[in-house]
Amino acid sequence: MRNSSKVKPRSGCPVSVTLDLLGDRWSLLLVRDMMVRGYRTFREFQRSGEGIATNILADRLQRLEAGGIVMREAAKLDGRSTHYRLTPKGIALAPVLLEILIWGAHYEETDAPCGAIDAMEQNRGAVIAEARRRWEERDPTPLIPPFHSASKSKSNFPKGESRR
Amino acid sequence: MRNSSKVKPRSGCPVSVTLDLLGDRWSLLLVRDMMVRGYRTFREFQRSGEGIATNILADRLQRLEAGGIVMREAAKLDGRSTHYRLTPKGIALAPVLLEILIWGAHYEETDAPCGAIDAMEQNRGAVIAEARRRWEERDPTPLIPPFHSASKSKSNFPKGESRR
DNA sequence: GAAATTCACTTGCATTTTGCAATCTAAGGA
DNA sequence: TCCTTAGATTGCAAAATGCAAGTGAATTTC
Repeated sequence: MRNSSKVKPRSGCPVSVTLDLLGDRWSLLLVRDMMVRGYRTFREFQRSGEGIATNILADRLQRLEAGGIVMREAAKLDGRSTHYRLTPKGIALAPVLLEILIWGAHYEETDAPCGAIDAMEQNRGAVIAEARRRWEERDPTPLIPPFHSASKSKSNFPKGESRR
Repeated sequence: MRNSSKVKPRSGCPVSVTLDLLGDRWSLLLVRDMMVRGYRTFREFQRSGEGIATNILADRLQRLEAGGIVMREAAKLDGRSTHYRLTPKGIALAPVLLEILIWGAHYEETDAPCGAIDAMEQNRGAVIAEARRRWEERDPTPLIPPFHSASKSKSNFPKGESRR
């Protein structure tokens, strides 16, 4: 294997350990693609709009798999295609991703529509429950469509019920 | 400046934008050090136990400052020393860090005592409020002491009151 | 008040990780 | 059969990282 770094000599702090696994510019983006957009294949990740190189993509998928965050299964309908899917450990990243989303939308310039973000902030529990539901039912409908500068992007989760 | 990378050509997704700023192995660790451990000086970060190189540390502090997450102020008592402090934007990362901490403690092998993590999980709002209080009052007492394999590490936040 | 120490960096250099384009293999389709 | 598609791997240049050493200003020690 050419890439896939070796372990770093760091502390046992959960934050530190987590960053060893996910602390780079791509890994959490792939988790987002799977969790929020319903992407499953190499191709979909590749065309995700962020411009990841194929060697890096292959490496990250491998690392996520090695880290127990992602599992691969052969696609039934097409022998060439592999489906990547979050594991229970992977879907448990939903709260992390949601907080990142909320923070980013608040403090950075993004294409996210404020209304949708506010709604998610008010209904964290519902957003996470809906993400988990889609994962359980293998529902590939995007929870949140990709943000385009011009999109109306209606988000797709039910209202009501507060966090946890 | 030798380091401090240029902007990447990526999407306007809040997650993506956030990862451009914080998506590396060190940045969030420094935020953790400031928020949770009360560290303020270059030396403290350096001896934080994770073994960051001084050039990388200098670069990350600079980037965090450029990103509006950290501010620097001259230490009153010692003209050599600079104090780094989170900005409002920086302290707003508390929920992100907390979710990472909880996730890591659940799914990775860490030195975090399960009891303390469970307590934080049940009292997210209190943990975040306490972190914010310490920040406002410039109270450098660690909210959570560094995890050593052998430590009893009592965490330091009050119980009661649920999230938000 | 001279020398030693501390703090916050910076520099040089080797190693690792990225990014990019091209290529490869196996499966499917025409 | 030949062509296309999915999922990679390879080579190479560029950038980021890790490491040891050095710098200069402010403080402490003698």
